[in-house]
Amino acid sequence: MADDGYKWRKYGQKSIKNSPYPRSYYKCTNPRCSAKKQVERSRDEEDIIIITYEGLHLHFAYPFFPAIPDGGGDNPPTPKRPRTTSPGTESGERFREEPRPGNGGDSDGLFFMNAAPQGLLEDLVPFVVRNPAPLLSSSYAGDGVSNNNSLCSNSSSSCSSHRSSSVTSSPSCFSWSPESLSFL
DNA sequence: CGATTTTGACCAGCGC
DNA sequence: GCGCTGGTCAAAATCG
Repeated sequence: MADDGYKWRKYGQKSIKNSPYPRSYYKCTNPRCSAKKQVERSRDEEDIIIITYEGLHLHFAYPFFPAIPDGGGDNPPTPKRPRTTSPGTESGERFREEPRPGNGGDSDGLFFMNAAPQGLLEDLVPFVVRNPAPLLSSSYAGDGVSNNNSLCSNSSSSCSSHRSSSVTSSPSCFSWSPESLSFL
């Protein structure tokens, strides 16, 4: 499973109706952070893992790059980035992860490792959206934001994932494939 | 020994 | 009101 730069603690697992695979529930280990995520395996294609994020991280991602010579040196000391926009602090985005069959492994986290210096999850995801890789698509979902905010609106079209149809039931999805992250 | 995972129980929302 | 389903809690087990 993908490491997105944050530490998660599993707090539950439930078998879901119409799905042969259980859904796992994770909370961010940071006590001041209410971010959650749900991880389930796609019913149609077991290679696809559906990760649903809920809430926003109130802290930076865990530093995969301990020392980033950005010159400014402004990364660690600023604990929280002021969120001037996005009135809904509660948002969720949904993305599907397609582990490379037979490979998976180490490269899963590389993408988020690279994005980790950006810190907050809401900063991280738009980064993905603004730089859509061919097999990359994403969108926000959830209660906090309007459905029209779906960055991957019409998963049938803009979502280039070849399995996009499998999750069209959800108005939003955020899928990425480690293969598409080969630019790292 | 602390952190994390596992797992059954509990609770709330929803449809009938 | 009842049952089903999904989400969360919390104690026990496991791991490093």
